[in-house]
Amino acid sequence: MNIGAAARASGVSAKMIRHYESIGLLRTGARTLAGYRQYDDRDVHLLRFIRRARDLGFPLERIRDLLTLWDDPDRASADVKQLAEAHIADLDARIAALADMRDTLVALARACRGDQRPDCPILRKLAETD
Amino acid sequence: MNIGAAARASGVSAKMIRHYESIGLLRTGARTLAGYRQYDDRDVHLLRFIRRARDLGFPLERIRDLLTLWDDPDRASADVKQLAEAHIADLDARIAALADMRDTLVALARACRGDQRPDCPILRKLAETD
DNA sequence: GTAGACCTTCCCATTATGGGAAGGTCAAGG
DNA sequence: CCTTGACCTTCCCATAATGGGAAGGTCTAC
Repeated sequence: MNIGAAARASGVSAKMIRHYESIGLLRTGARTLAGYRQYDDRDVHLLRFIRRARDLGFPLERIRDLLTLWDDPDRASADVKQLAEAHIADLDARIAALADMRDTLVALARACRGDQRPDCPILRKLAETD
Repeated sequence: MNIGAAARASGVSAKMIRHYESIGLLRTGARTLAGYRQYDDRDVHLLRFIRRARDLGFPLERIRDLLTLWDDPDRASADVKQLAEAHIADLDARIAALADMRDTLVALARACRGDQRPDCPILRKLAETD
């Protein structure tokens, strides 16, 4: 299977497959005589794993850890859970930060008449001298 | 006022002040004979405006628009409100995306025993063949 | 006059992803 | 056999916002 077929099968772009290889997330695999990368079903399986972890927001460095655990038949599920919970905490922090921005902005927008006049609490707040 | 003093007064790092100047968000201002950038209270006011907008998550390109409106005594508050609401929609989308990840991950983590055994629904889900 | 705090510009790194150029390969069809 | 189109290769660049750090000039207080 060439890289394009692996990309279609896994949902990971060819660009990203090469990138993952370059940062050592994927092993440097077989090549044809012409230098074309070759992939098999296990590679596609691995790429799907990475894609799903990305879909859950795991950064590539965490995915590296997840892959190590996935590969290890003697892993403790506690280790996997710990990675997941650390990531949940990270997501929670980011959600909270965005929600704070959102709430502030919603309050300001609600107070803004939104008409033809220039007076606007949003700009007033941003320009506040405090 | 040198850049360091303006940075302290505005809460924007000297690095960022230079950057904002380089992308044209700030005018290229006065310099001393030695080439030191000089700032006054209006500059600090402007920098604070930018910082507050950044604190609300506005990207610099939106802040550029906000500054234009701020500068315009004939602006319509509707234009400001529209920028704010577009940004709220953006924040909402990001929050929703993160919350989806979070919820999925929380459900998986809850189902994981987190003990010494290798079996783990989190990894199983990521590895799913579907 | 020198030390220490500041300033300047320039380059590099981050995170994950894509665009695009220049050039080689391969399969199908005339 | 040769061409065409789809595919592959590597390499460089860009994104958004921020910071680190080097090499070198400036200023102030002692």
